Amino acid sequence: MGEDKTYTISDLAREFAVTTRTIRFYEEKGLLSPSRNGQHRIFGKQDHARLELILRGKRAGLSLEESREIIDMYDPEGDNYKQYQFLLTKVDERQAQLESQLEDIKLLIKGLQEVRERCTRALNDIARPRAAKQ
Amino acid sequence: MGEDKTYTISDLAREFAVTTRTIRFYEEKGLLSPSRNGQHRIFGKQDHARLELILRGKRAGLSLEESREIIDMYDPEGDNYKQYQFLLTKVDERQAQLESQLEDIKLLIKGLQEVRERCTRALNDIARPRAAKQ
DNA sequence: GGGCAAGTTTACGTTAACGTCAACTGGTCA
DNA sequence: TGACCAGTTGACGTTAACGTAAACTTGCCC
Repeated sequence: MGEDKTYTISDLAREFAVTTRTIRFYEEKGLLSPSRNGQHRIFGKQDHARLELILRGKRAGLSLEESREIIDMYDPEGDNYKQYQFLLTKVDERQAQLESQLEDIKLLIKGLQEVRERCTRALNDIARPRAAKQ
Repeated sequence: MGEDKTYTISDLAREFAVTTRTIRFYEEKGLLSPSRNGQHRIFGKQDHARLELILRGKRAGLSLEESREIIDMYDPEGDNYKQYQFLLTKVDERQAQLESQLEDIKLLIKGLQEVRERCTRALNDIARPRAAKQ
């Protein structure tokens, strides 16, 4: 039951397709905090989860700082009323921002779909011109 | 009818809340191409539209290069069959990427909603503790 | 025990996307 | 005419997010 799965740095690098340099960099920035066996890093389940979130944030276009802010919401430090109250407003802010970003992406997709339509129409016109030469 | 609206650099800067430096930088990178009156820049409707797309792309987390690629799809240069064929596959690629990005954002939002629930539950527990001291 | 792979630290390099001067050029308005 | 804009070019500075290279340690295999 105490079999907490661990990972080496190259385990994680392979699984998430990043370089070991990247992982060390994330640690340097305080985004990951592996324990040590001698001088070798040992990553646990939490680091695994955090890395996943970081990369998801990256794909979503967030900076590391923004990702960190979100990730830190997952394991809050204090446990008093004000803390949670504050965290709630933070969550709301982030969520609002993400949703507006989501709208922007939807608009971009919509725009591309119009381009696509104009494009296929143009292809049709080439295939069978609307106004034949008579 | 020929009243093509134009903008000065600070018109655009104001409207889109960016600095003039940013706009010049975008021109330098070939994303905008204003005409000139002497040495002063004159921006037209197309530049206006392009700037809007650039900033939308930015908010969506795209790099300038990625935005440029998308924007360039709006006014294709060639007009032959292969061009459109190629453009169509490009559009598809971009769209797929944007949609996966959209999924990542949805996941982030979902995650935050869980945090929110844990958070409000914790707040409730503080207000009226589940296990009273007996 | 010699070499090899995997890991470590330190340090400098790089790219994107601007910010921040500095020095100059026209207009215009009192 | 002189002062004050808005605008221009040019150059260097800055931050984020790693890449890359060098020099070293450690465990393991033959």
